[in-house]
Amino acid sequence: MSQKIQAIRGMNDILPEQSHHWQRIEEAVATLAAAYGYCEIRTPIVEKTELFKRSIGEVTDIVEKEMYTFNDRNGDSLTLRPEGTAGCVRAVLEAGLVHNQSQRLWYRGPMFRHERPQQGRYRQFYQIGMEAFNFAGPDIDAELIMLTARLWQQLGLTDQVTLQLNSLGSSAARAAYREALVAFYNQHQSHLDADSQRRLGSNPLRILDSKNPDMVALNRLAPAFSDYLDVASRDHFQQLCEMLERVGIAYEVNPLLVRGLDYYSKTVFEWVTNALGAQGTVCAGGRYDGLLTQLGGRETPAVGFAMGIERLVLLLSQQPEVVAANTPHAYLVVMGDAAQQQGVVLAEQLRQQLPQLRLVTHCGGGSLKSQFKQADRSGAAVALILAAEELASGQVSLKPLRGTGEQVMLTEAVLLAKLQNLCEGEY
RNA sequence: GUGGACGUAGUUCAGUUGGUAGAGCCCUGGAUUGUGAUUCCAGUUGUCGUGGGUUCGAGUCCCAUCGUCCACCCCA
Repeated sequence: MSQKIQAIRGMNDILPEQSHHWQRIEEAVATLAAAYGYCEIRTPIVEKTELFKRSIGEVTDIVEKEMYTFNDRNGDSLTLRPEGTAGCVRAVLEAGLVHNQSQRLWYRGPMFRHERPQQGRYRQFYQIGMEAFNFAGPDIDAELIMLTARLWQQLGLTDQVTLQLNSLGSSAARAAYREALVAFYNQHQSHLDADSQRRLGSNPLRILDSKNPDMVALNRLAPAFSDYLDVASRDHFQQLCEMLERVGIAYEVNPLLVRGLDYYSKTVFEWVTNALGAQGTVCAGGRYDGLLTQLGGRETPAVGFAMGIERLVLLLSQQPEVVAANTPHAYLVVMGDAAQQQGVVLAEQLRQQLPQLRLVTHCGGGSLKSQFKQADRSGAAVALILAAEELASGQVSLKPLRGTGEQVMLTEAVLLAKLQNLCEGEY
């Protein structure tokens, strides 16, 4: 047992039992992205460490203790990407895609964070994200949220997720507020619990979210963000809310909603669920107008979000199973050497003429009984039979495996028509 | 990084105050020699996570280690 090589902790295989959920999500997103005019971008999994330090923030948990960082052979410090936005922005700047033009982009793929694994949290996990560049107004924020809402609708998850919204103000307003908070908490250092002490250095806004009663009391005395929120941001936020109301998307304003990554400003949002234990956030994002300049670009407004595919898959697998996709339409059973030879030809002809057909051919011989057993187990709707009798008459037998119906021997032309109906779900 | 629970056949699990292992599912074969899913019969499956220790003897007790799960933290 111990001699078997195991997968790395927190890095999971996606087995056939689960993969159809992944495909369903990825297909839905790809279609929706196109429907809203977003193009896919694919960037490397590894980037220079510096990129993440500069974009995510030096003192965030992610950068301080969760990155998979190593030295390349030439001494460069490289890092497995812990999130997708940094690489996307880097690529966009490098290729000049946002020079005097707007872009709507999306990406998907694995991300890596060295955290303790638990439900909905893994060391290699998959995100799908979308980013829009050079749109300054709230309309694009609304568009991204509407797109996600439509995705939940298509996946049947609408009832399980709720939308939380907040505004962090402009970078300047946020910075000013942050400073005021730090100053306030520094004056009350002795009253801070251990968590808050730590947050004071890393993410002071998070202290406001503390569950410790003593901290809650202290927080009541802390400076209020509303005193620092700039007029433009307030306006932006109000317009966003109006648009969402107009299209009937329910939301909840959560003043304590603070995203963990340093680069956010103005709009932030999260889709949360209570069906996943401690990992409630299924999709989250916001505006990061300042990031492109931080990374050496010219000033470029930007918004985006990312969703965790594993968490969506968890939600999907809690639902009653719909029809399992990818089950074969037909399973070809062959008896005898001649039939085996002919079966290969028949199967290829059918696939040639019916590209939609999912046909499994039996391989490996065995008794007819065992072949039928496997045909049944495959989930196929019908079995096709090729044996001595069929070969002699130049026909193929078709036996329904689900519901009622008699076995019949058919010419290839009739068989083709029947299988076509099967593909179209009209059998 | 911190805390708790748990690691027994492919899988889900049982294994009583310590006496070298079982069940369901799955799988394979059979019930008049070309027919599945139901029924019946038969059969295979394991260095009991790993390494030490206590003991005449450990799946069962102790220690260590690795791993899984859950929560804290953090986040998608």
